[in-house]
Amino acid sequence: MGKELTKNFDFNEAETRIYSWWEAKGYFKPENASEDGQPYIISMPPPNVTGALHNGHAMFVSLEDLMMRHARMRGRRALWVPGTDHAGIATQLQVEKMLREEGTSREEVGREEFLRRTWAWKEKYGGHIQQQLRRIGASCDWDRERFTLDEGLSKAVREAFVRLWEDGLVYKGTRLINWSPGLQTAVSDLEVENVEVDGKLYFFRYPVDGGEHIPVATTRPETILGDTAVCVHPEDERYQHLIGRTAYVPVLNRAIPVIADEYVDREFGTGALKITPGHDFNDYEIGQRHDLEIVNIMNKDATLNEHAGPYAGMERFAAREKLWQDMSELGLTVEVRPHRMVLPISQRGGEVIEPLVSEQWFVNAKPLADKAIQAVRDGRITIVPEHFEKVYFHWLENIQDWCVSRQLWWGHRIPAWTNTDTGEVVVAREAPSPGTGTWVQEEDVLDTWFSSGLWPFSTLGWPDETADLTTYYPTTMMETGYDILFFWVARMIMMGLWLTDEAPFATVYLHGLVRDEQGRKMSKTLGNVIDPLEIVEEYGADALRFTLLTGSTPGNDMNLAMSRVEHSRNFGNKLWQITRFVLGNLEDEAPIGPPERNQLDLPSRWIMSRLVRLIQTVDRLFENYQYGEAGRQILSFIWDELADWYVEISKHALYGDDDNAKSMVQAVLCYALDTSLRLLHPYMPFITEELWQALPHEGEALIVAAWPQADAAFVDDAAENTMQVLMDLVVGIRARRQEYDVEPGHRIAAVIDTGSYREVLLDHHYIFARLCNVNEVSFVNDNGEVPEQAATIVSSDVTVYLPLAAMVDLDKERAKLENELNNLESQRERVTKLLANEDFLKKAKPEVVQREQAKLEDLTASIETVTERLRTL
RNA sequence: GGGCGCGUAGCUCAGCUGGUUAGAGCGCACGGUUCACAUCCGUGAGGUCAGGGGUUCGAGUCCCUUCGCGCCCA
Repeated sequence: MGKELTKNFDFNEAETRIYSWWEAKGYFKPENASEDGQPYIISMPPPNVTGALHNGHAMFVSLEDLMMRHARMRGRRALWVPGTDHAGIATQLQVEKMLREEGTSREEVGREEFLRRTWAWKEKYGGHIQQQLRRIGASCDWDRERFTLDEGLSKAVREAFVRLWEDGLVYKGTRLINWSPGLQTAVSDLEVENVEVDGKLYFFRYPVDGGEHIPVATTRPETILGDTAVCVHPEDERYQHLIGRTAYVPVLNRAIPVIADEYVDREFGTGALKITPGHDFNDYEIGQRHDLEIVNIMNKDATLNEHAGPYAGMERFAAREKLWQDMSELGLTVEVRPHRMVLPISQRGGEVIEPLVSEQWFVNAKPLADKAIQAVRDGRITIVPEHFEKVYFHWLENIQDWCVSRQLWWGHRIPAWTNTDTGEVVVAREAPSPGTGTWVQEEDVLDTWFSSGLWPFSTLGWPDETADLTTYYPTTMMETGYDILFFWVARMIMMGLWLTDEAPFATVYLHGLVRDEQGRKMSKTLGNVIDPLEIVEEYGADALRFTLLTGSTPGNDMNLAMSRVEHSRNFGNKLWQITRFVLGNLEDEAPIGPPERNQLDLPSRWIMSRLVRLIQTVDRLFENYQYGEAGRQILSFIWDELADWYVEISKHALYGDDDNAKSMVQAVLCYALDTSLRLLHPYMPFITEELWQALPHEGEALIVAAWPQADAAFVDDAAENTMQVLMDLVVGIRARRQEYDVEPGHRIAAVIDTGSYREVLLDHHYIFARLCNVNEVSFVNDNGEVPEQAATIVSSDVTVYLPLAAMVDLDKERAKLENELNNLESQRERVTKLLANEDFLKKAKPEVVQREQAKLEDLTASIETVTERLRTL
């Protein structure tokens, strides 16, 4: 006898209790598996150390935990490495905000103190997210937790940087980069969002020697001050005569050349372009081609500098206004038109990015990208869903050098030192020895994504040849959101291939964004953020996980509807109630393992067959990463078949006095339930563990129990077909009862013409009593009487008559049956046509043809039965 | 401008390699307190699978095209 269960599952109590128990037992550790288990490894995408759990985290935990638990149950040495990311900009902003509130600033307290404060902040708030990941069931190996700024990972960063330097892929150079005036740092191309806005296009006249003018249009008038050329199309007749002449920068009167370049679009604006190589990426290119001077007019805080003449010191947008006004007074302006344009916006800070010439560190990404492209092309890495491979290739094929230096303090300081006497620059794993002169380390830190790019191997000990690295690298699965395919996934592949000579993982699985019910992105400003922890409190972690897993498909965004969460919780309750029922009907001797096959009755053969098919289906879907569909199939089996039919039918044996039948049904119930719990465990780990512990079981815990094996011997087509006939009859009887307003509690009788199902119905007519309150059954074959005043239900060649006497409206019956007959006949017509089609018989798969033939037989039988009944009415 | 995805019931979504008369949840209508479950049970209404064309014995599923929505890259 199993243990008693409370009326409902108290998930708030149980989920934390069970998690602590698993963790204490060491089940999350790969060492728990047998030595010969094949390793299965996921590196968890490290959340920002300062972050709070959001639905994106909930999504990746649900998916990755599902993958881990599945692998673990299949006996693999499953390792899930957790960790957090120092998130340079995000964290620094938080601490700076705190300092501001204290009335000080990072500059005031200095670098050392600032870092001390940031570490303190990290210690204080850093642990939150880990607790939240635990709350939703993440079965990762916390003993192997890493932080990107840990000593080990910092060593990996230094090693990677130095190696890339030694390979000639890292260089320091003065180039045009994306500058974030708000954050006061360079950012990479990826950290710039191009946003379409309604702006203005300013038309003005560029003075040329000899008193002539060229009409020019610009969206950023203040950059006029940094112009070093005016450019026209070489074949543009309007401006041919001006090429080679001298133009004068308005207000400053600086002389610049008029040049020709095919880049110019003659249709856009006026067809003449002002060239500002110091503040525009396209102009920079043209400048390089024509060997133009670069004038930088801007300070790092986006005020103008001394090269802007009278505008020096003004903020960029104020200078724009003022210059335009001054130009207007000089008669140089023409007009300002509304203009749809694209603005570069800082992903983090939100302000307009300024292209600025500056000295930075770069990674030459092309050679890295080539390897990364190759690895996906030749199948060493598979991306799921496949269509993201195109996106991946496109980005890597057009990759630009990666600006990796950041003018921040919170991060990995670049391992480069400059000799203050000689100016010599050394990039090395350690600081140069003091004996060789005075060396100053580079002030800048590395882009956070540089360290994340090493994540799959740095977390395992690289560059040291640790046991973990040898055993668990390369990893198996990289599961993350498609929004960081370039930021992170592509870079891990590039770095992994270059530094370890291995693809860091075999498969990339990308999930979509979690949106609100109307499909809008969740944002604080919209106020539509659904906090996953609130869901967990109200509905349980299992419900949240099941909803996320079954409501999404790979690579597609999902709209989170609370009604689905509620349904998932209800499903958990259903499972709970089934188990309560089973436990309440067990004897002292508890059955374990599959039931004896040759002793099964029809319903048991049916449910076992359905169960085995479910395992097969789930296995097939898991192979193809179709976790959502697999979850829905499991639910459907448990709820629509096991609970709604088998449990109801089993009551006959359980409440009867045939001991053999009773123990057979008990064995089937236990086995079906046990198997269901195993299949469902990766989706709903908590409730399944709790229930499994309550049921008779062998082994310590469900989390480490074996994944079900499909025993094909239980597949039983005949049982499935026969049960289908019985189920159709039950549904038909229920419908007719309602139609005729028969009280649900009112027991009625039925007369059955058994057709070819005589034996089956003799043995199983109790099902009608159980499921549709028909407790008195007689057979036409025995007394030969067909009741006149009766409602009729037909399935295959079985007819059930419900002699409802005065209640039955014979006209209505006739209409009903005629309708059904029409329906059947139209179906038969379709099938007959299909089977008469030579092409179909020749080309369709044999099993499809067979199925249609069987269907035709069934339809014909039903049509005969219905026709016969109509004749007698 | 280039690329990708989506459009299926009132709403939120499934539909895997093409194969029964397209499914689920919520909502809606009607009916239910019997010892697993009202976080429930039963019955039912509701869809020209965005439009058009094509391939095929067979198309929600594959191809082309139009329209609408969204995203990425430039």
